[in-house]
Amino acid sequence: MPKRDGKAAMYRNWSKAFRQGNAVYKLNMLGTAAVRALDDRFVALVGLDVRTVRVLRLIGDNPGIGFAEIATYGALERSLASRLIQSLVRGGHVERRNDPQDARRFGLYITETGGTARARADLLSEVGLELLFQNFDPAEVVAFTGMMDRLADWIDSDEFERGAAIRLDEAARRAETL
Amino acid sequence: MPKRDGKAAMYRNWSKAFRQGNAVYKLNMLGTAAVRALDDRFVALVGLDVRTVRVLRLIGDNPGIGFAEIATYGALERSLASRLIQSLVRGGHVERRNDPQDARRFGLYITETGGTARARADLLSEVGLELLFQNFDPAEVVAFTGMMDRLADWIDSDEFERGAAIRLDEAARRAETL
DNA sequence: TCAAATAGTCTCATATTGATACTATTGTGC
DNA sequence: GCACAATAGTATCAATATGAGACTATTTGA
Repeated sequence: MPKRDGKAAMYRNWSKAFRQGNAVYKLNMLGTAAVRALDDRFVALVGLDVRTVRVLRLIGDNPGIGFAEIATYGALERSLASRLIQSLVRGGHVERRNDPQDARRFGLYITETGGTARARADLLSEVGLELLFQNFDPAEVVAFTGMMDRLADWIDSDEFERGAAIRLDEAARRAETL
Repeated sequence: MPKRDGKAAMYRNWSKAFRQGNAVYKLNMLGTAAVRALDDRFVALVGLDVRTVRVLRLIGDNPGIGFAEIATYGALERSLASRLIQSLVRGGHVERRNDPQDARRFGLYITETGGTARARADLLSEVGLELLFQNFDPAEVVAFTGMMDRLADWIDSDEFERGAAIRLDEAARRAETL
């Protein structure tokens, strides 16, 4: 029996202060809250937390993917990526085969166990998403996710990085005089 | 001189895989990425990380606020809330006064030092937001944040909690047969 | 008046983290 | 074809972050 208490119950009524926050705060808070609402169930049902499930999906969608790509695409620190992959391998969700072209690297492939876990996770995710957006009409969901995509591309771009370096540092200098 | 390297440079090119993710993943990733882009500068300029700055703002906007409200509105675990408050007090950003009505509680008030830190943080945030949304027109920003507000209200509602309990657990049962 | 609830703190064991050093292999300039 | 840089990936380790829960002090309510 999954324990439906503690955690979830603890984090309530934060939304009263939410509206005062800025957009960065909101994004961050919402991301955290959404994951928090789902993570327990993922662990209970699939035996993996959402972050590990992401890696599993990455492997399922990109058979033969290696360590480095996982770290990059998942925006994971190298040590962390390595650990997550290892836990999937140890759990029998994923299998590694040596790359015949390049002896340094290996390719990752999802196993049957992993496939089942993923299918469960997908089902749970799907219901979670329906629930999350149940008060949005489809067009709104499309608009919302579209904006998130644009934001992601932007934040991950060189131009953003340059802009941050210039404008934030300039702002910092200005702020120092306060 | 703030070190503009390591961290930021490490997390690049994740957006290629971003589009495949679901909305929960996107929210979470975007929240993380946005904070990551700003946190270093906050620490360098203000001496506080973004999370602590949030607590500082909460206190600034609600003079006399106490520990419990901070934990609730900030969606912070009690130990954590306590520690963050203490660090602000120790840093001289915030001052605590006993509540004359209730000897168990204290009220928190921002100090001059805290006010300066906050002003700097606000300036930096403002520039950060401009940068983040520089490719959005104002109406889009309004729409986007409006949707985030709605989502926050929803996730934090009893109805959502009930819905999660029922629908996700039902989905979990269904998924077990996979 | 006594039990329960609330405000807030503190401790402690555990989990997470990232830096770093390391092996093995491949690619490159000369 | 040889040195040297770069890349894939692992392992270690110390530092930090974390949450559970026990604790004190006070207030509320039956």
